[in-house]
Amino acid sequence: MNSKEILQNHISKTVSLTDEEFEYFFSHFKLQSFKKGQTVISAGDKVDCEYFVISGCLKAFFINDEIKMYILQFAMPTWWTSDYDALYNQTKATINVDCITDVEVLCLTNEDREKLCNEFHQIEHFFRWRTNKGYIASQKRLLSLMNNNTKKRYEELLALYPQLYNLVPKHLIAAYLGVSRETLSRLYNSH
Amino acid sequence: MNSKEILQNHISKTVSLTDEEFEYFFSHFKLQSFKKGQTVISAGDKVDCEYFVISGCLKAFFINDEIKMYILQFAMPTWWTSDYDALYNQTKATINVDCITDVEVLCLTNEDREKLCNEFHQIEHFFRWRTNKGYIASQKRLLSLMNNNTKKRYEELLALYPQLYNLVPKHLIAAYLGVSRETLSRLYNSH
DNA sequence: TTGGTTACGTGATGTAGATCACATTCGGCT
DNA sequence: AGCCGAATGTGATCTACATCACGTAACCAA
Repeated sequence: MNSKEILQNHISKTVSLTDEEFEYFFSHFKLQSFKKGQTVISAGDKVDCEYFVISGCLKAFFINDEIKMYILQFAMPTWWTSDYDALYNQTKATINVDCITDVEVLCLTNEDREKLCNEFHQIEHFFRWRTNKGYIASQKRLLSLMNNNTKKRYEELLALYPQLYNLVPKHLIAAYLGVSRETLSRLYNSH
Repeated sequence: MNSKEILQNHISKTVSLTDEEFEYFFSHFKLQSFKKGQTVISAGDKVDCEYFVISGCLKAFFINDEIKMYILQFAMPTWWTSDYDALYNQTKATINVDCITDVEVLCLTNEDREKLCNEFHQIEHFFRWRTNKGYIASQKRLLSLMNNNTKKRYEELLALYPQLYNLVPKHLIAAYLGVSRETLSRLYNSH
């Protein structure tokens, strides 16, 4: 599947667009490739786009005091990622996004998204649902963080995304769970 | 201001509806009153509505093993609350919502929201933006939970919602911060 | 008024996980 | 191949916070 088909397939799960409508929608996206380790968004930058992942894996993360990293999201194919706070409120990025593997993404500017939402009710509907799902997932993670210990959160994460185990280094999984790499290492090596 | 004006004022910050449109929109809401301590949503129940707060304060919370309570949200006037996971996915509630004070809310059923979103592009736009803001706030809270210690989170919470300090008992603030009431007590009584 | 429930303070102790330190292994690069 | 930096494992120690236990004060409802 090429990037257009992947996006079309993704969108069609929520709304139905005619081929012409989708063609028009798709014309606003720009395909971009990044190498492993490359930076997509740096804290402090202006943020213009959101990114729909075609292939590879990215991380969206926050760095505290230049020392500790906390991962907000691993972005896998068909996921969307950006610094949404900065994007919607037109402020400087506070989080970073970079590539864990080689990556292909479709970029959509904030301006184009709003234009498309305005022009097509169905597209606005799609974006409402997408954000809804993100909101619900975020609430669940919040609860899990407060309610579960590290071990349970680790098992939860791997149950949800088994492919992560082989794809991303363990210190990044620790940074997602919000624990030190040492603690995570002890956790799955004990018993 | 009556409930209609409060809602109209709230909506108009994001979209502009004609008076007739708003009238039609408003006709789908039902005003409900609750007494302090009353339950609005119980875990296990079917969830039909979301709630727009007119007056008073509610809490949306999760109870683990019948023992520990974690508060996801304090809902103040002009805030929306529900178990959105259960509401959108038509599953049984996993969180509870009840009243910290006497409360007045406007209820909107899931069905009516979807109908309204479908009928009026502008209303869909409004709900997209509302969820957006919720998503961004939720991400920020996630980061704060991972990155900041209890004291900092406590100060952050009071800076954001000073009215909470006098409105809600401190053990509920502890349940929002994700710490024990003892720890919170020691925290603001030391030095 | 009184008795009971809820909120809150505070000491003593236990523990999950952070931090520091160092060893080992792996993976990419020349 | 051989080197270097990144990723990982593991012990020792430290610390924030939980938990348990108990006491006091505030707020009701009969």
